[in-house]
Amino acid sequence: MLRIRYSVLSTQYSALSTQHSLRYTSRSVMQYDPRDIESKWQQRWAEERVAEVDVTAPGDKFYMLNMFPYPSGDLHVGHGRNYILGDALYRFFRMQGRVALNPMGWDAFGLPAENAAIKRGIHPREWTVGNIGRMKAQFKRWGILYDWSKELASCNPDYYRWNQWLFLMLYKRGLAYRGKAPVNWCPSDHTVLANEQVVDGRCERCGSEVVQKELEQWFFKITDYADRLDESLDGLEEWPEKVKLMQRNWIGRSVGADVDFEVPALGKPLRIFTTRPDTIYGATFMVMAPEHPAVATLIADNPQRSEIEAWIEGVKNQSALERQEAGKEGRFTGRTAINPFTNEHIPIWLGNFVLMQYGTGAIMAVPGHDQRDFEFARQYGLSIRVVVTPQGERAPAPADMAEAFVVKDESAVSVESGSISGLATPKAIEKILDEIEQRGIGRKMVRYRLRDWLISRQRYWGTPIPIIYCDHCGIVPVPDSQLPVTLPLDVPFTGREGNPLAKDPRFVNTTCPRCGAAARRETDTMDTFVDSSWYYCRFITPHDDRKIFDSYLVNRWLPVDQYIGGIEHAILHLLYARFITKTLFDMGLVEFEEPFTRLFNQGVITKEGYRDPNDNFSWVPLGEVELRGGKPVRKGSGAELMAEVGKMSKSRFNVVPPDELIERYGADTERVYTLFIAPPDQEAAWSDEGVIGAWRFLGRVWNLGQELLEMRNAHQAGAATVSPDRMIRKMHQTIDAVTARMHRFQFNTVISALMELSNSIGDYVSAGGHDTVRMTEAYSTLLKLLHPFAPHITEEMWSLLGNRELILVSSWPVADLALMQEDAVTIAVQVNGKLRGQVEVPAPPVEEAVFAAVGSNDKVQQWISGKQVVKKIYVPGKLVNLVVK
RNA sequence: GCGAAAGUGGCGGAAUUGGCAGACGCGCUGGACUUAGGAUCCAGUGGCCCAAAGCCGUGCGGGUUCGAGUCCCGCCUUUCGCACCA
Repeated sequence: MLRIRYSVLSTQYSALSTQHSLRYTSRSVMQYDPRDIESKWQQRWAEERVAEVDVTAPGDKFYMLNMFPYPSGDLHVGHGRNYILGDALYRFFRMQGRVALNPMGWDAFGLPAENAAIKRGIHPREWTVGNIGRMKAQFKRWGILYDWSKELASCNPDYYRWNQWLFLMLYKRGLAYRGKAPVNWCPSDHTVLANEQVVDGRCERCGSEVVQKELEQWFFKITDYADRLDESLDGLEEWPEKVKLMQRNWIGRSVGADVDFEVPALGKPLRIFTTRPDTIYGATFMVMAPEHPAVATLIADNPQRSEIEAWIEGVKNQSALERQEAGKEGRFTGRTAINPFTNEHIPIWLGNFVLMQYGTGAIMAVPGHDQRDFEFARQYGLSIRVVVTPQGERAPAPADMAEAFVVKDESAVSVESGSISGLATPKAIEKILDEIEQRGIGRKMVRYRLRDWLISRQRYWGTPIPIIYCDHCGIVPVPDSQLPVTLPLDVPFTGREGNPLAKDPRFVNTTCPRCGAAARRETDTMDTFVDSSWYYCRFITPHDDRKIFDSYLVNRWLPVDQYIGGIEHAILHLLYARFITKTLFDMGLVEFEEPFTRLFNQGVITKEGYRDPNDNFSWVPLGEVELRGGKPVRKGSGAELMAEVGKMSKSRFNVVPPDELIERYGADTERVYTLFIAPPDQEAAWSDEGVIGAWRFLGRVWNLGQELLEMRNAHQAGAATVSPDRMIRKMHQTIDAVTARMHRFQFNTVISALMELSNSIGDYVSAGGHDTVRMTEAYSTLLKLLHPFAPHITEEMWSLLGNRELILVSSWPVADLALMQEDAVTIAVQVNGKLRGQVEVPAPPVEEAVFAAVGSNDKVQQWISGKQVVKKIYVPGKLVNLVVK
């Protein structure tokens, strides 16, 4: 409700008030001001190159990796979550004694850079480099440690030449091929558009109607790896189930059969794929995709041929979405096929709902049991037959059916199906498959939804595909010695007429490496997912100009121990990376088949934005929002606004930039708040007031340290009046809890545990405790445990305590189990399951002592007096439940 | 339509194997220090009730159990993914 207050008024209060520090200056204690502290430690970490790893040095390696980002420009606090989380883990594993590698690079090719060039006349390279500089500075301001000596950017020739090398390796192994594929084509811009660039069937940029066009494109044959990609998901035990499921669905493995149907008019059979061969007695017609190669022959003599052809053309020009929205449509070819089991002549139709890309592009239609076939049959008056029913049930009459009779029950049985009649579905499938194979008309078949990976992009800002077209020799790969094929930098960006590369004769014209004749270069560039499918290997030896990577070292450092990134990459990036890793394995370059041992997807950070119902529900900039009576209204018009929580984006005006926040509270506060806000895999709503909690916590940690230093200087003598045992016990309990939770990514509860420890030390001090040795022990432990989250303040206090080494290189504390034990245990006492009292017994709790205490507890006795205790339940160390009648 | 996940105070969230629901923090209320407070510190804060005692309380309805936020069955809601894949 008051959420916009901070943004609206922040300039007025952005400076830390000088009065604020009065309380402490009067006691000559330093006030916590993160500004100087943070830049000081960032500088020291950089100077000492603390994050640089010698990959040949021995040690227990830990490869930690955040998905390398696209350098789009400024980062907001939502992006920060991802990197802060990674940095916290990195520091933790390091303090635990691992040799931790945490590299960073840039997924630097891609469309936005090119669009910026067209719009603003800046070269994509210049735009990209500028953004990289800003993002790098932002990472440093957040206190994030990366091994910058291993930085790489995919747009540099020394990186993308290995993309080209990899392409050629795949080409040699038959895994890169050229084929025709339908693409979204904008006729006025003369360019191919990605699906996201097509809005309501029109070009996002110029508004022209997009058409489907068949173009020659390069593909990677990922389908060859479909079964391996599916099967080895099982071994990825430390991946989120959700991601594995998404990948599984995407691969879409299904087991069925290919069956040939004789077509007299064709002179050869029509092959179909079905997952339910047991329903073949119910196949009353066939449907082919309009693009099916046999269509021309089938309709050659059809009197309606020209009408059918026009219809086919129309369907081909539709986008996938339009095609689906059109509903089911078809045309009769005029020909029939013979159902190999019923021996009936069944009509062959063309249907817009049958896809050429899946299976064989033709189906046997079983309208009795498939909803799609049913709808088609009803629409065109085709016959329907029921051949499977649940055990003991009668089949419905086709005329009465409102929908297909889909029976998934395994105990369902086949009916009116010849030799398989009476068999339960699994048996029926088995038997019919045997018959199909014996008769030689088909066989068991596994098929995948996964399609080959189309890597061609008709774009400038990407890796040139290293291929040359020669009139004499055909397709000729660029020889290794001529790599890299570099992008010419001085090309004009008009935004029209497609790829600037194709317009540049210096780039296009070359000579054939085989025969020396004049030849043309391929002008398509690679999908940027190629760049990101192997970069994690390159980080080990990023500057090697003789090979893609060093197999020995890569085998030592990979697979990546912890990979962190957004769920948006659950399918494509991770699938492509897994695929490329398997090809590298097959080439003998690596010894592992899966690149990422443990995967973590952080949740997005959301924030409310405001819409104006009187202005078409458009988003309102924060500067135009004010609060009246607790309700957001638009300045000027006074219109009441609707708050809507969503992902941070410029168009919603709900982005929180970190600069202002860091200036006011420091990066440590942002880091602590970001990890405290919610479990890291969960969506979290950013709240400007919530930040205060983290700020106060760090302020208390600071002040505790100052008090400790003061106490040490004062050399307070005299007998201790308060025992530090409680504090020390809390310290050991905290070490134990925090360590376990760090491994489980429960950062929000780690921070709450640290707040409790800090409060416990505070309690000791305010009770008059002044044992500086024990306090130093507890406080230093707090600093170490807090270091992954608040690295700057902890380094500062650590050094003020007199430590010369960085806290980063100190070792993670270890809990003493004996010192964790409480002297007394509180046991809850229930009567008939309701809490009626508590008793305290000395630790460790002994059952007899507990019941003795219960017996002398007045409150509990009141509840059981006059009643008979029929059962006593004791949960050791926790609870007693008395069951009474 | 299919698949998955999640529903706990005013808010973010906590609660190893079923065992004291609401840790920690925000906000709010009261107080302290103050010319001032949107700084800092202290106390309180699930609901009903003046208070205590007590009762109620983890989306809804059942069930298992001495005992259910947690397990089982049936609903509802929200979010995400896939979506003519034969």
